[in-house]
Amino acid sequence: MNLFTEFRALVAEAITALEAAGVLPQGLETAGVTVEPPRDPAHGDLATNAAMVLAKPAGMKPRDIAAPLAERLAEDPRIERAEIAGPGFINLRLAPDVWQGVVRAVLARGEGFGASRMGQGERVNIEFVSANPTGPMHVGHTRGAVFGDALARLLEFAGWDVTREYYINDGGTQVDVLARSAYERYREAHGRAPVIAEGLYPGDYLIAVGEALKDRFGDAFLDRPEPEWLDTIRDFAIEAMMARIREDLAALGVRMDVYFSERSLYGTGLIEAALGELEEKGLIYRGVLEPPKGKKPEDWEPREQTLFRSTAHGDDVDRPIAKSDGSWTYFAPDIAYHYDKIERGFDRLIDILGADHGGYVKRLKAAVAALSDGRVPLDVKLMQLVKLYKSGEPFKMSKRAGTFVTLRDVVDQVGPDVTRFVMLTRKNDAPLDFDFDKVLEQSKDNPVFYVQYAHARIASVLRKAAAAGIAVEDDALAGADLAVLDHEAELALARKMAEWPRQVETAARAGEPHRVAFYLYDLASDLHALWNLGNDDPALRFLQEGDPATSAAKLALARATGVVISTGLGILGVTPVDEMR
RNA sequence: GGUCCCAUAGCUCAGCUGGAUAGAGCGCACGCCUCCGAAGCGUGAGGUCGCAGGUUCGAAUCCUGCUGGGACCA
Repeated sequence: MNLFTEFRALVAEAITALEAAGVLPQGLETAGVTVEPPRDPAHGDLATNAAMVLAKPAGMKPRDIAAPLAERLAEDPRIERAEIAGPGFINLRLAPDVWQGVVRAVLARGEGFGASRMGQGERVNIEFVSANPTGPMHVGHTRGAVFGDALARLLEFAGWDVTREYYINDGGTQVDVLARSAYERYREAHGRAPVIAEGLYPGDYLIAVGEALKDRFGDAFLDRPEPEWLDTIRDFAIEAMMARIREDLAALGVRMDVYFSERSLYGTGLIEAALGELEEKGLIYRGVLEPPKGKKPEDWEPREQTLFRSTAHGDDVDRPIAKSDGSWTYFAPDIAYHYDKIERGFDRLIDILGADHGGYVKRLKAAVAALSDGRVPLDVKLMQLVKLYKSGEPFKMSKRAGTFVTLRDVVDQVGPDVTRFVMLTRKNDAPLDFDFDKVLEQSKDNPVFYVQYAHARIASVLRKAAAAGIAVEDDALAGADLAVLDHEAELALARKMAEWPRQVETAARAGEPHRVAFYLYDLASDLHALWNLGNDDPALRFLQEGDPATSAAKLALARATGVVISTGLGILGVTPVDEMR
């Protein structure tokens, strides 16, 4: 149930009727017609721009269209008033029972209220996190993980069939470095002094891996040349890192459907198949690239390479897929991986990458467009940095020295719910400040707290009602006579809830879960406002002593608000609380 | 040199893919608890939406060009 789409349909019907009646010319394009909540509540509950949009194609003045349209709309019993305003808006004032109906609908549908079929069951693959298996996840990964998971939940709620996927970069040279680093820790476990040479990973987290290697292999690899142990230790270390990454994700409440290994692309013909596909389309050739402008010419030597004609699909220059010595560039397995996703039948792909990979977007899109003949859209969401603070002071991190704040550090300190909510209070392409102290602050400038507090207040009043003998089950409350809910603050709360289905669709369309977080803040604000009005006016309290019927109606409103908050928090992956401690 | 992102109140940020008089929190000035949880609420002050053009009934939002900041470029 989405009021705005319902009334948009009503407006469209009215336009058709006016066309049939000869008031408007036939066959008008109504795609631009919107029905929206006006910014200013004084303009009514709903506003439509229909008259202005139709003015030009109809060859009429907006007001000449608005007048008969408003008259027709006013015939609907749900519409109390239809007024023409400004340059030709039609402002609709709805009858109170429409809003009361929203409350009832929320109670009837529960957390299904607001769910949409917009996605039409389309299969979408969301690839996110994909941290290299060379160490624990740091804060930057945390943001990507939270965002990707929330986007997945959001799209599921909006009717998509979502697969969450993690691409394990286990095919490059970094995992050899990991193996050598782990080997030194293995030697250390045997009482030798580890030699952490320049370029190896110095982090303490490998000490445990060294111990585990000792337990598993004894001294079998001690003082042996690298070729004898490299493969075994690499596999072991990757598995150990991935185990830790899985644990970290679980601690955040993030679940993956598929872990896809880069190495599974090698020696299996997958890369060759993907490139063969491009070759058939005539997009592969041998050639020499122009030197990049602005680079020093001394750094440049012309080399013949195998190139992908990505410029045919919007890229700025063609990209090498094999070097002059015949080995693959790092782009080749990425092409193959996306080819595999297309082959698995997804209708849509989403990649969530760090902002430092921005320069990679065009070639990925070119590859997907070429491989799918433009059928499968690829959206790339770039995640901006997280800046850490502690009481307003910047937190220093250095990956080189191995002193960086891990995902686990964050979750252990502030908990998964706070971590998730805070990370979702900013657009993905805007930098995020994360202050360890501020996110735990219990005040209204901490949105997590503010929203949770609203939910807790609702839970609290429902507990009191139940103790007073009022039936607070959803179906009992839905059966209450809601006509007593006629105060402006009560209707405002119901109106805000009516926006929820629309917010879901807007957020899903934009791929922006942060909109849910902001909506919840607004909804909580309306709840707090009404709650406080009860301080001055006892008639506005949710519990009306000695009047179970009125109490039930007001509690229905409160409970419905709690349901929507809980639903929204669920999309963000945050657990609602029933009491603050 | 090129590509992508960003620029909105003193500060931190929203702004529903083009709507009406641009919003919230913090900070500032007032006011509200013998009363369901005041961890909250209300009122007020505060703006050239970086600059200049363009598109149209209408632009913070779309297009072009600048300025400033960030990321990336075998």
